[in-house]
Amino acid sequence: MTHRTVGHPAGLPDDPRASVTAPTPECPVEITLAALHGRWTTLVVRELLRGDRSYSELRAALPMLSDKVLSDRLAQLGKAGVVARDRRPGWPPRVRYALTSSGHRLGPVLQALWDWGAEVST
Amino acid sequence: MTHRTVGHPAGLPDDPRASVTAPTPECPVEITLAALHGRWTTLVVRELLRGDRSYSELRAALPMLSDKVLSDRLAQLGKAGVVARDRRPGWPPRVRYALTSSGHRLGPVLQALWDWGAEVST
DNA sequence: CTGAATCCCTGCCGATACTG
DNA sequence: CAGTATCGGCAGGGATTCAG
Repeated sequence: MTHRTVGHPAGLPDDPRASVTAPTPECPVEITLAALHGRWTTLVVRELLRGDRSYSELRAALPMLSDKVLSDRLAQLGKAGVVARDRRPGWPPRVRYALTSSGHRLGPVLQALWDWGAEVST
Repeated sequence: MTHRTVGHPAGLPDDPRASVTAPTPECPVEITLAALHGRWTTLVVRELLRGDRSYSELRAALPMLSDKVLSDRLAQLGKAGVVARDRRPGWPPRVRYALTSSGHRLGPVLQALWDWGAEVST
């Protein structure tokens, strides 16, 4: 565990953004939650944590996920800098989705989310 | 950091729930995201990480937060086992909200969310 | 002081159909 | 194969009002 500054009992950052009094897109916590926001998002990330995938492979891995939501999620994760698209030339179209370096750094974040949820559910 | 099993490159848990193919309330990640779900939720938790608060103190600390959403959030966090209500006898009614032990354990979770968002926003 | 009830509006997401 | 277009149902959340 990291060092804890007196006056920040829970290890909250000593950063002006830690004092905002309303939800704002500049808050780092909001940035992360926005990247992970929405149904299916964490499952898509989990799938990509296991390796790069094509669109069809993602659909096959998550059969109940509709085309619309999958492309929504991939666009959202792309804009958030989590996922990169690799379009290869030729026919039929072949596109690979892979996590960026930022995307890989979501691993510990998901781990933290998992750990808390696992402990409270026991 | 915890030990990483081969075949789980990102440190994903070796747990059957890590293989679900659809969003489910039993998934620990979903449990945590459900607890933190919704606008204002993390700000309420942050406020309580600094110490217990009354209803009015929370309203004063988060002036743009409406009564409806505040009581929604306190109920949500109560059901999630994050926040405990302490109602004291007498008049006028005095109620204190405080984090449970589970609630305090959200500190590292918010820290992880903060760290990722802070790094990608640089 | 501490909330709950209501109203309404917006945005999410699921299903279906269609395109390069 | 890899998506986009469109529509409809439903839940989230803001403002206001009322209650214990």
